[in-house]
Amino acid sequence: MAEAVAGGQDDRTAKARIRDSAITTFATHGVDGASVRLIAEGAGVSPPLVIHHFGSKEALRRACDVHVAAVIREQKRAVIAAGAGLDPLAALRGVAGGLPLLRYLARTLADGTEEVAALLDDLVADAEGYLAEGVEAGVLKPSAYPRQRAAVLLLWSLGALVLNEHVGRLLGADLTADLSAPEALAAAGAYFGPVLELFGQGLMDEGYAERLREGLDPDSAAGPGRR
Amino acid sequence: MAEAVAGGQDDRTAKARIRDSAITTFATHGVDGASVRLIAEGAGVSPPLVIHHFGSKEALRRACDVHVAAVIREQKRAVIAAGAGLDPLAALRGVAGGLPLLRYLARTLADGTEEVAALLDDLVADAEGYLAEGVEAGVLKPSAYPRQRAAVLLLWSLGALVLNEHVGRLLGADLTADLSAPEALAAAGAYFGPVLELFGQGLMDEGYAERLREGLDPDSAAGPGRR
DNA sequence: CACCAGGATAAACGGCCGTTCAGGACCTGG
DNA sequence: CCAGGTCCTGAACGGCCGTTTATCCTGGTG
Repeated sequence: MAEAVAGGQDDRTAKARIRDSAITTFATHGVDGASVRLIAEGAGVSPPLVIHHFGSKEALRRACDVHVAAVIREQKRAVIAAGAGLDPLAALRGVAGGLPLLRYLARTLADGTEEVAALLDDLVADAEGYLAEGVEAGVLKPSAYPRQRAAVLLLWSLGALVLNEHVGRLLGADLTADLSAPEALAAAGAYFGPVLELFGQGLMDEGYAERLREGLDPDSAAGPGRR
Repeated sequence: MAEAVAGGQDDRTAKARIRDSAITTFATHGVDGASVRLIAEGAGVSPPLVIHHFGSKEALRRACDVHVAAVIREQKRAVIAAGAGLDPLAALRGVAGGLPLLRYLARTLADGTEEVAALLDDLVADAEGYLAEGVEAGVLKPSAYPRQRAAVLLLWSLGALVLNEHVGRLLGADLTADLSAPEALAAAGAYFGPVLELFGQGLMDEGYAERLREGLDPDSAAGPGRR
């Protein structure tokens, strides 16, 4: 049933055109707002052909999830081979045609389908590996909760992506832009600058953070931000 | 089918019941997925009454935005009077009836209506104030970009809220739970623990972070993760 | 040639949607 | 008693939705 996604050369077939149109249309209008007729128009085909090739709109959406996850995994492998970075989404930026996938991901991450959940689990596992390497190399600090720290960092990264519109309004940065363009990279610095500052020096005095962390114990009922 | 939310007494006016039902229904099914008929059923009224009181579904959604923003602003004032914390959402947790608002916010933050955008701008300004106070008190470290740092911290916080489902799967914590319950607070520690560790000690060696920050300059094209 | 498998389409169907319409119950003041 | 408002409802309308049906076109195979 699954054709070879990795080949990618025959993106001229109607089925691939429909899938790509669906990804961008879902990203633009949301899954509910993107009608089959709109997707078909974007692919230059008739609405019934969409159903003919994918069975239903829901199945088409699942196919998009699978495709996006496959591309991300493939690109991640390529990036790993070239030397990994910290940004788990670097794999998609700058890749030809990767930006619509990034926007699709931003739009559908909150819905939580099975496929993107599995993808996130993978990304967390990868991130934990990167972080361990960084710790071993001495550039990253060790953690008492390595897996949870990897998850938190990934969730922050993806959360900012989901809220990209607000990132743009508040900071002027577009996280779904191609960062190989110098001006886009400079704009993204309004986000990555403070992030790297936080990553470097932290936010709080360590003793203060430690005291807050002890407050998470249930016996002491002083959670963060309570009287 | 009349259903009883917390409280039991439906002495609220029908308009308020419709608005509250809309908030929870929007939060559960999404704005597109929540039909007027479903909202009306949740409020124990007929569908036309929803339109009669609010004019249209879109106007009802705007009324929900306004109401949520008003409640958050009001609760924030109360929390400030009692001594502010760092968590910008602490205002909503533990407040009677605040949890549905939190879930509504998580569901609609990504859509970016005018009202929630204005609310976010307010929250950033407040956060900047809190951070400045913390710096002055010596518990927080100063920043070269105070406003941007406040925005980043708020975006991380809200991003985790939007991805609450993934937070639950990856860490077992529910950020939309009432953290005054000890077990919920303990579970939330799986998120807040690593967060406070990151806030305390940072993530990277400071020199390494500084070098990465310099890499944001356009001339040096070494973004994180290149081919 | 006949044949037919499959890509592609126009037309149409049933269903749910947001909304409108035409009133019914119920109070309040005369 | 009636008049007039307010709150509320059942029925219905038009429209868009995802999907089905029936049909055409095209090219490869015997």
